[in-house]
Amino acid sequence: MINQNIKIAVDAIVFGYEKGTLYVLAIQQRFGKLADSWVLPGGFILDDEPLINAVERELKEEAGIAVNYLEQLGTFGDDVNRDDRFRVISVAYFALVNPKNFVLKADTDAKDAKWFPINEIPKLGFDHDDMVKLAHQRLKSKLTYQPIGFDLLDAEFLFSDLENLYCTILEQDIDRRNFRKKILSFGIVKETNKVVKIGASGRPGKLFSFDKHKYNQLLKENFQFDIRFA
Amino acid sequence: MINQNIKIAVDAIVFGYEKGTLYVLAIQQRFGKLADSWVLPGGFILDDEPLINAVERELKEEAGIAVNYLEQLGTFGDDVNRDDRFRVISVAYFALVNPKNFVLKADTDAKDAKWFPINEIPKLGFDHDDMVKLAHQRLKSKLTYQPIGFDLLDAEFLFSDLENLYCTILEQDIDRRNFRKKILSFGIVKETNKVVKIGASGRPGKLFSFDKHKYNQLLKENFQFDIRFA
DNA sequence: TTACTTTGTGTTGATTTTACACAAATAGAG
DNA sequence: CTCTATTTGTGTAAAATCAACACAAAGTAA
Repeated sequence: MINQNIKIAVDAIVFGYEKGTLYVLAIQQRFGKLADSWVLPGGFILDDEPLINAVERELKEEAGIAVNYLEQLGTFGDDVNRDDRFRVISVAYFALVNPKNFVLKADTDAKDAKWFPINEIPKLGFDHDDMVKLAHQRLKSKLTYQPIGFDLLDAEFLFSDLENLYCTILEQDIDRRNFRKKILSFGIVKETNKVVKIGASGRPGKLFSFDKHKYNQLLKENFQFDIRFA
Repeated sequence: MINQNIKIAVDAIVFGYEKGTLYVLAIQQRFGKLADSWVLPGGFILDDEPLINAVERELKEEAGIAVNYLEQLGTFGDDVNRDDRFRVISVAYFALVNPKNFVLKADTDAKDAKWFPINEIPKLGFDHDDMVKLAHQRLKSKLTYQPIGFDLLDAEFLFSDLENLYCTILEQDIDRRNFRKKILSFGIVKETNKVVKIGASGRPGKLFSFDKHKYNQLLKENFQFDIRFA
């Protein structure tokens, strides 16, 4: 029978968005060679544990969160020495969450758990910088062809929130009128009849919500979400 | 230290295209419980072997081919019993090759290696049917936003070849004039000055070739390959 | 009441996409 | 040799989409 001496881990790149800033969740290690340094949440999987469960478990354990969106990003196993203790192959996951929904709480294993603005992430251990980079690209491109932005927002949001999210993450200006027109033309964002005022001044705005059911229906009819701007 | 009892394998979904048919490479097993049944090329990785090398090695060993295009597809590790001998997590790769470039030759491990038209693939072992399905989706969508079709064709091809490839794989009709116009507008397909006649009748056509260098240049200038039709 | 901020809305010109047909070059049949 | 069948090569016009752009309405703070 085959003999292998390789361990398998999962890691997660969790994105959060709040008030014009994109954040990534990192964990400060308590033990081991990398004690005190920051890494992505993750860890070894159990023998009888599906990969996806392992990620969800680690996120719960290390930071106390449950994400809105989770998908496999890619598997890092070309650099045989990415972990210098022994060979570890890591399956990286891409996740989205609304930071407001949770208070981060570091587990026993972790010294701390913290949101870092994407441009102020400290040097991470292992090859986790590469993972973040890849995940960031995925986020940017996916935002244009799948309605995943809503997983970063409250269930009900102002149109300006959605617009700012796109501006922030895609790092480009967007024409407010054209953006609203296009999003509404899809018919997957519904206007509630609530009107709220958030900031200190300015005209109150209507709240909107993402109609997931409608979106799923449209998918069956070959609908293609697609939002890009000059 | 962590103890795990999980093995890691790689598998490849290799697509080939010839004369209006899309093919997938499968291997007939010689040994083991699944002897005689068909599976995707692949196998266990070595302790000091990068994942990508493992795939290339297996493709060489089991079928005698080297592919034109290779990328990670995804990792299958949620079904703990996908292999009923013991737990195996498999990293699946997506590959493209021009079948003309190789004569398949089954290795010692394999009883046979064969191209199956995508619609006539026998029931494959393990969860390899799922892998093929996922890879097929990836192929279809990727064809529309990356110029990977060329990796399935000869270096020099008739415009009708390219067009038929798109029709075949995307399973839709394409307007010949609009297709040619759009492809040529990108400037990544160059017309050679060779004129050939392939079939038994009809006007001879010019040969074209994909200008990879030009494509890479354009990528730096934010060029986005994109070809879709009603 | 005035200044400031944010929401909400429509039109026009430019660009892109779609639909569509016939002539040129060749092979094969008669 | 001529007629038919087959494949390549090419342009235009209508329709749809995209891009650019400005001002009124509803609120707060001074």
